Amino acid sequence: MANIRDVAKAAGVSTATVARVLNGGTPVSAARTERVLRAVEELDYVSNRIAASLSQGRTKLLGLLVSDIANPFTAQVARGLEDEAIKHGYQVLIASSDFDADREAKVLDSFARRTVDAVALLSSSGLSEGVSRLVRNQIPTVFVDRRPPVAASTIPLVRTDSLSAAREAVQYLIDLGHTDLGMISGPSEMPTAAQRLAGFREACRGAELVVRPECVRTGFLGTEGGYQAICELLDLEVRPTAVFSFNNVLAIGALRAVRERNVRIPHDLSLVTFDDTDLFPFVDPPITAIAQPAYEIGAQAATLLFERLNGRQGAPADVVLPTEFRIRESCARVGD
Amino acid sequence: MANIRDVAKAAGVSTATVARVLNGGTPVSAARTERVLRAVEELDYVSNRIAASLSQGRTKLLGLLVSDIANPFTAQVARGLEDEAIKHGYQVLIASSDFDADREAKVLDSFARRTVDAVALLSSSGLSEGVSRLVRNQIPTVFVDRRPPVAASTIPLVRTDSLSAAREAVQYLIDLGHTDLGMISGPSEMPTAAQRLAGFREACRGAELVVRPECVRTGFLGTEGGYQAICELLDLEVRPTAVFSFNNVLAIGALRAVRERNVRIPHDLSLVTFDDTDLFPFVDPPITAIAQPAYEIGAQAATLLFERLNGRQGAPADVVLPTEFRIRESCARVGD
DNA sequence: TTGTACGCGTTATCAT
DNA sequence: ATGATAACGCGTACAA
Repeated sequence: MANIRDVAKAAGVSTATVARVLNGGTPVSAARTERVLRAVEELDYVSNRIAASLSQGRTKLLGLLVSDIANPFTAQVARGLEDEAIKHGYQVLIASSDFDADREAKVLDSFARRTVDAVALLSSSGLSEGVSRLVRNQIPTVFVDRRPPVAASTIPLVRTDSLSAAREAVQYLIDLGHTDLGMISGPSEMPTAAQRLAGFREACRGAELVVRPECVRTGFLGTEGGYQAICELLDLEVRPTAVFSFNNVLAIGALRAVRERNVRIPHDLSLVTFDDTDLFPFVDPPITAIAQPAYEIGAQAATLLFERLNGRQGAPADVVLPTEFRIRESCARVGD
Repeated sequence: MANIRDVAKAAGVSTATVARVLNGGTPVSAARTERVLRAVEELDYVSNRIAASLSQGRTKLLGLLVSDIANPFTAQVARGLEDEAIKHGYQVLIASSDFDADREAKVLDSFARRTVDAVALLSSSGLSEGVSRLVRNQIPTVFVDRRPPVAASTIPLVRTDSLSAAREAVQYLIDLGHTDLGMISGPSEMPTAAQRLAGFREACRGAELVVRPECVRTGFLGTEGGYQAICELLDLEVRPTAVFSFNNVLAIGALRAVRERNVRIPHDLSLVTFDDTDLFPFVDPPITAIAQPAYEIGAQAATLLFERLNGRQGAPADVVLPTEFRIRESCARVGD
């Protein structure tokens, strides 16, 4: 592998001149430019980005930590982030933790070691130690979707309004005449889980409905969690007539159980879920869902990071994007 | 940001000793170890991975180029690759090209600049220039799912047998009595598209069925492509009675058109597609699909790369993984 | 066991 | 416009 000195030697110029030709900016005489380019061609030279990074103190990489890249919401966020990054000449280093705290810690550790210029965090657990190191190391950071429980609030957050979106969805169920509601919630440490549950409760309280404690089940993340949670609901002596699911993954697990037990949606059970999917319109029946602008969320997160990278301090205010409630056919009016 | 020299000074030792304490391997006296660790703690020191990479000549990063991370197949491949990478102490740098040749070229360029130690390629277009540079730069590389048209065959490929899987699926349609078949194919430059089309034709030829030229439509990638392709099929004077789709994304587009036009599956039209999805079992009707072991494919790709990185040369033989044909309810026997 | 000093490949500064 | 050279921060021979 040829390096810049080999090129300089072959072209009979200094390394500085080679760099100038390659990186533009400062002018170089046509003759030398010519010779340098020829040497580059002959030696098949490409500059070493690691060396450049060390020299410049930046890697032109954005770090994105996610818990599960296979989640459609996450994937869209990643795309939004990446598209925005590209515009700024950056690439995205995606790492998924698979909900494993150890893995998360390791990733954050590596991020803190200057392997990326800025970081977007879309992950589940505590993170506190790793995040505070990012802060101490002055690495611009942004939370996506949710702020981990104990995390510094000096870090901005790009999200939707989980609470009111949940409330709206549950209100819809109430308007349909449902009085006995259930929820498949997420881990209580997850802020979005807490918020969606709060929205659920608020709507019920507003309608003076009592939520039976046994009707709120916490599912582990992953389709398995949804499966199990709804099974518990279906096993109740008195089943709720409508269920609100924390997210699309849990909803998919719920669908599996519902299918297995021949429960008919929406006749026997109404279902609403957070997070829409390409295929929800085609499910039997089409699933009513709260859609988040995932791509936009990712793009906004990137925008925030680049503002920080470009020195514009700006108040680290949270960005809240609107959700869209997509009514389809998974909910029935009571009595129908 | 403290560096190794600051730590050395604070601990009253040499930088070499600090490195030895931190990286293990060579023994250091207990007393000095103690002092170093204390200094690290106090200064909040973390080593700079960029500098380490430059010094060691490796980044501990695996590069993965994909055309669309939001494709479920792709996401699973990424997970398999990443899980395997983690085991070897590596992280994965995922870049998506969004089917844009320019973006692909740029990513490969950056990979060739030693930003990663090895590369897995799961992307669409030519790639030829960028790939040959990887080869010239001796960066271990592996193709996933498909080998680009003009690419060097010294690079191993991890894939499934598209041709026979397609043949099997189409044979299933034929066994159901269908004699007029259509296909929503992918871009002809895509090897997998060519292979799946070939499998389609082989099965038809074997049953002495003629495939009407107008029954093979090439869809642009993305749901839009599937939508348009099937519309063309549905607009035919004589519609085929069964359709084979190149992949799940195109199939989703097809579902949209089918729904809009009130075409009933499987009564009016039978549908089979390559690539399964979490939700296909719950679609109305459940979609019959060819499942690829995406996670395994990713893991195998990583394994191949690590073998190369660890010097084991090994014949660069292709790895072919088995598919699974999942029969559900989107295909009807002719006459039913 | 420990320290010194050099190399990694680039960029940037400072003369010229 | 051009060249010499000092960083950048770490790992690691080599010497002690």
